[in-house]
Amino acid sequence: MSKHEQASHRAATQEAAEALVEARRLKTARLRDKGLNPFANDVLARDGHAALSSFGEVREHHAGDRDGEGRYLREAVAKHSKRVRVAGRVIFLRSFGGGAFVRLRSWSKLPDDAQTTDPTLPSRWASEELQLYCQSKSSGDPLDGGTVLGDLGVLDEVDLGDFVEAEGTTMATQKGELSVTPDALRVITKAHRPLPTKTSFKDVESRYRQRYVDLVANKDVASVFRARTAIVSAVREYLDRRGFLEVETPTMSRIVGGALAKPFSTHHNALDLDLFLRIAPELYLKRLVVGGFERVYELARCYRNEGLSTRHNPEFTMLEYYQAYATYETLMDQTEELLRYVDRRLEERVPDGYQAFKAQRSFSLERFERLTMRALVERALDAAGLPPEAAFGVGEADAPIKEWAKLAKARGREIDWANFKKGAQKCDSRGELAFAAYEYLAEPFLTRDYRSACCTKSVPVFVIDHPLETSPLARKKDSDPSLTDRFELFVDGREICNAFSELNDPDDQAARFRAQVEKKARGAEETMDYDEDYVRALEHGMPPTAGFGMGIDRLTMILTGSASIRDVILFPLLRPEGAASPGDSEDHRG
RNA sequence: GGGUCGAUAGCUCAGUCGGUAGAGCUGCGGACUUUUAAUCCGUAGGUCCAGGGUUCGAGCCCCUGUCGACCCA
Repeated sequence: MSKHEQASHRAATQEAAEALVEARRLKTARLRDKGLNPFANDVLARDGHAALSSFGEVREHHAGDRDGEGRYLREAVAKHSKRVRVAGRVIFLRSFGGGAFVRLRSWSKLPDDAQTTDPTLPSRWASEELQLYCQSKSSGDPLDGGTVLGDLGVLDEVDLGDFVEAEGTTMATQKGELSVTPDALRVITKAHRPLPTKTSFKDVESRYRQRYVDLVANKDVASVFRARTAIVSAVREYLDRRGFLEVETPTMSRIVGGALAKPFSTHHNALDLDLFLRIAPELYLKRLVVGGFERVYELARCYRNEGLSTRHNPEFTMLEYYQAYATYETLMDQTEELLRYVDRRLEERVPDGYQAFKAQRSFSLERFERLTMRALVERALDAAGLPPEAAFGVGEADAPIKEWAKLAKARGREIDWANFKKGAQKCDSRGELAFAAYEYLAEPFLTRDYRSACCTKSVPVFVIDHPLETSPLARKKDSDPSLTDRFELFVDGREICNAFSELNDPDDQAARFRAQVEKKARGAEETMDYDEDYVRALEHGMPPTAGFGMGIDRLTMILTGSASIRDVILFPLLRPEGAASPGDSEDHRG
């Protein structure tokens, strides 16, 4: 479809939607004709009326008026009945005979000034719903600039999605639902576009493009993003309490470093300087350790110029922290503690969503495995019934891969021999080969092979002691200089952490950078640049330090049971709306 | 990059053997004085993703393309 054709198709679709919008605009005009402001902004400013009550407050007031099943007792509510003024978005509207039910949604509870000094509050976030029961026989004083609800006339101009303000008394319906029966009601913001219907809003692309609709229409979506906030906030708490200093380091840099990935480039005009967006904050944070910030962290937005997938978004958030006088083993203990802490806080702060998240999890955080990469490969060979040479000899021209595939029987078909062989042939060191063997023989089977005692859940696995060649910033192992003091943590088969004792020998670091540069010269795409200033920093002396990185997006995916990274990023990168692909312009047609 | 599935009303989806385009919800009009996906009556709403082909006839079959989702790399 050409841009032209797409545009005209969009126009036709919009025209159809426009009819619904037009009907709502007419209501806005009618409200104005009656002297009412459909976009009122004096909700809090008016004198002579009760302060706006949050739904949580209303509910709290009647906390004792419920029966054993949580229904509100009519008599009890009537006895404690309270005059309230509430506001919220109309998410449900039903009129019948001389009455109408209007369900409002609003923020559950906001702390008052006294509570804002209490560091433990607010302990949770949620929106709540509260029902209005409007009756034509009600009467009362009009809201300033509002309308007496005598004949329910104003409800004619109310649509799903509007924001309204109502004043009235609390009551319970026959079915035991706490409600407010208003004597006055007014529209404070008219919505010109309709919300999706109750059959919901499922089209994935539309959901990502119009997240503002998604969040209103799909309740569990909102709870995933509250979970994300709870997770980030718990990570901060954990580190802050241990004396870590949160910092911000540059996202634009002349040098690509700290990880192996393709960067975005940009340009600074005044200095006429080509810059890269950071792929990791690592090298700046370690400079700070040199400078004496012995416990330091950053929740760093990083940018990698690679493809989109359910596990990759070009911008994503990474936690990195560095701790002096610690080793990667200290960090393994801390990682277990951190994950359990975050999970506990998640349960406390998003209690409703948490039950659903937990039900979806196929892993448990009760026990963590720790295994060297070598042991994992040995065990994998053993489990598949393969000889040891299968791990290292796969790249040889005469490798008997067909025989091995036959030997591996049960899992043989799942081992990706073709790519394993291709990968092995690209390796130019034994260390890289060892990593390839791990990647193809062991990693795909982590969730299957390492399970909790009850066998229904997988356990997180720390993979430790990576080969030197695949870890250019990690410290060599004292007992075996071909390996490094490093671990990666896999939860539910997905890598979420990467950590190591840091290389602080400046000459060793310079040599590793040179090896990366040579590799790039040989045509490798994902390498690090030589960072002279970083080497100079190390020459000033960095204390023995352990460093830790964790993908916040992936952590959120794992803890909330989300299948795609786009479900945990509010506004994921998408192809521009209605854009043709690069190869498809009018120029190529006719 | 490879594979699988999909695109039909504002939303969610049916569409039989190739024979005049369907439902529910939403919208609009009406009935109903405590509803919980209310119910009932009426009414409006479509460039069936685009282009080409086969055919007397294509939403349906074939080809090409676009976009999306999922799986694999």
